[in-house]
Amino acid sequence: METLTIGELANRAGVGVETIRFYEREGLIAEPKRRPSGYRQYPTEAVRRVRFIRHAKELGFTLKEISELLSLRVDPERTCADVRQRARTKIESIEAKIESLAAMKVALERLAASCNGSGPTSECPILEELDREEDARA
Amino acid sequence: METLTIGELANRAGVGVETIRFYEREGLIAEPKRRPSGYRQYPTEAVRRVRFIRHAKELGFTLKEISELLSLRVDPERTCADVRQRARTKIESIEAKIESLAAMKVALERLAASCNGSGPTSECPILEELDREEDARA
DNA sequence: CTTGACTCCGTAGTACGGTACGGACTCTAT
DNA sequence: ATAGAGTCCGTACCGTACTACGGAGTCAAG
Repeated sequence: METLTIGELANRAGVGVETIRFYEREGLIAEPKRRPSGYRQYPTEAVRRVRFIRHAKELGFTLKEISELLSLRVDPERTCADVRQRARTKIESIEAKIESLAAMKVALERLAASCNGSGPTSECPILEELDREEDARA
Repeated sequence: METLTIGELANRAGVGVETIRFYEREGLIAEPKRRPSGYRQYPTEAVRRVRFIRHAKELGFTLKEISELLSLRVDPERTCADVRQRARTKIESIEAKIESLAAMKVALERLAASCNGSGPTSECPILEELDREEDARA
């Protein structure tokens, strides 16, 4: 099976070599096999994992949350109900993110549209869209 | 018109007092009027602005990006085309985020569903869903 | 008119997520 | 055989986004 050096992995995944070593230290990627020289040997699937980490980070997940996401799987050690439960929780937080983003998008589209209209509009139209929840608090 | 102290603002927006001062220093919120004593006096709309910042951060925007979002408006100083252009760019990055999140959601739903099935499934099903773009690079 | 909570300011420290350095070793190509 | 690029490791440093501290002044309730 084809294997990659740390540099090849870093390149394909779009991060630096040092970042790979950092993720390894943090437990986000498994310690790979080594050649006799000590060089790390990665399977090609590792590229996926690193890319996933990168994407998830861009979406506002912390490395801790990402490692929780990555460790979610059907696993004889954990009950089905547990896996379901954890997945549900993550799905909900993802849905909330999607909704906030959709609201921002609407606000920006409204802004772009209002442009052709008349004079200066609201002070900052993007603010108009994003409250709703938690107005109860306070 | 009702005004708020920095503590009231922080409370209603769900952040700490020091965070408000920090955002002021960073130019994310305007310097407010002061009482003769020097105490800051905020209009109630400030709550919205701070909440927006908080939400946007949770969605993976940096403070720099957030300040760009906040300064987008129909403004006699800027041409209509410019505003449109900038809004378009932001909309695109938001759409990309939404798509990644939707893919993650699908992956997690598949995971939760596969649970009832038979034995352990793929090593890490969430990875199956999230590539597509950029496979060209490398 | 005091007392306790709040605010002022500047500066220092923290947590997270990398990023750089440097001296030694290894690999590949010529 | 050797040069040049890549890798090893530990440790130190960096930018971002807060968070805490401390000493002085302010405010509102009793």
